[in-house]
Amino acid sequence: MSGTREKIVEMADKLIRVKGYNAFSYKDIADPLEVKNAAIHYHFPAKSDLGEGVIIHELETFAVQREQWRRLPEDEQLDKLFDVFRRHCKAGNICLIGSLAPDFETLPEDMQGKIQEMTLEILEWVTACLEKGRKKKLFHFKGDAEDRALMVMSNLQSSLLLSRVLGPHVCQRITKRLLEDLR
Amino acid sequence: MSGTREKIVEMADKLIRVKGYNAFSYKDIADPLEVKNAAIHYHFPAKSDLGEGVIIHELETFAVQREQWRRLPEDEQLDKLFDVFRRHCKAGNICLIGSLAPDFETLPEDMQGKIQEMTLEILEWVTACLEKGRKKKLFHFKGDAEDRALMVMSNLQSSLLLSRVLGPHVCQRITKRLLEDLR
DNA sequence: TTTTTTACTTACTGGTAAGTAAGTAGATTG
DNA sequence: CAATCTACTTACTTACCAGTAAGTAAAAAA
Repeated sequence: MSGTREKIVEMADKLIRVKGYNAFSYKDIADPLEVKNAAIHYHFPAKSDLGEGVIIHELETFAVQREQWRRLPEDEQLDKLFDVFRRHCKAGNICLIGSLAPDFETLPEDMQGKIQEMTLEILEWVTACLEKGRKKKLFHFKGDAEDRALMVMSNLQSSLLLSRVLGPHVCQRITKRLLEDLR
Repeated sequence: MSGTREKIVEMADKLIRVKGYNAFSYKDIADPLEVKNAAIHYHFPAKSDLGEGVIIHELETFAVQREQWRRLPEDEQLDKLFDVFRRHCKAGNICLIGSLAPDFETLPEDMQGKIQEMTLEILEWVTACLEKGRKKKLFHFKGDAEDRALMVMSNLQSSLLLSRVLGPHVCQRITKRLLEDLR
């Protein structure tokens, strides 16, 4: 254990969020970490292995956060998720799904599967959160909870994409409006 | 006038929507059109010129459509816009902004400017449509019309991104829910 | 009819990308 | 203490990509 592997994943995560999967190269990771590109191939033989590594790391992080928020009321849990996106916006990042979905057709099957896994896991959590919150009268909305969860996810995702083009205030405005609509 | 230029733009548009700007190459256009890559460079010296060409073409198309919808009630105008996205979904495409926004930081300034132009033009139209529709009691929503327009755009954009990962039903569900919420 | 312009092709370059084979220093294990 | 394993480096290959310089056939302009 040397920590290099973790640094590579973190760097790749940042690069996917800033430049996109197809636009970053091993050199973009190797140079700042002061290792050779072969060091990355040692830990991740193919670029798609690195891509999967980033997704797996993201799912682990999300699992830890969910656990930390578990005892909060559902509206606060959702706001915690919104905070994750607000912080990404501040850092100039977009979300992993928002970055990888456009490249989806260019990716190998293994990675496509992992992206689907990640998306479904987040969708299930948001759906459950909205459903429980509605029962407690913390949320008020029409229709199916999963439909509403899809819309929440799509708004969060695109708030980061549009922020990149129009400026960071877009994320603030969308997340604020979104939470007010649900209460 | 030989039509080659238009075919190149159409092909590039499709490729940006399916593979992304950084993932397609001149060969992807040259081979199916049975021309050489230098023919593309003749019409578009740099790749970013081609990117700008695609955006300009999209804005022209949007202007024509707006004109055709002009006399319809605002809720039907908005549904016409939704139809454009539903058709793209069926064709396996994502929207231009959804494809270009993730790559934004890797693009030259000229292209970034054109993407901003396109985004603002669509945002202005949706905002005006919602505002006029609300006055006529065709739409009912809380808050600023521009905020609401941002959310409509973000939902449309991400409905295509999520459709790619989870399947085309996502676009149907989001657009249906979205229009019901506004009425 | 000569000249110029348009719309390309042919043939090439320089740079960068992912990926690999072989070697190595230091830690771990038997 | 010898053998093995871990975590790399060195040095290289193959492939592709955007972009260019020079040439050409046909059409339009003078």
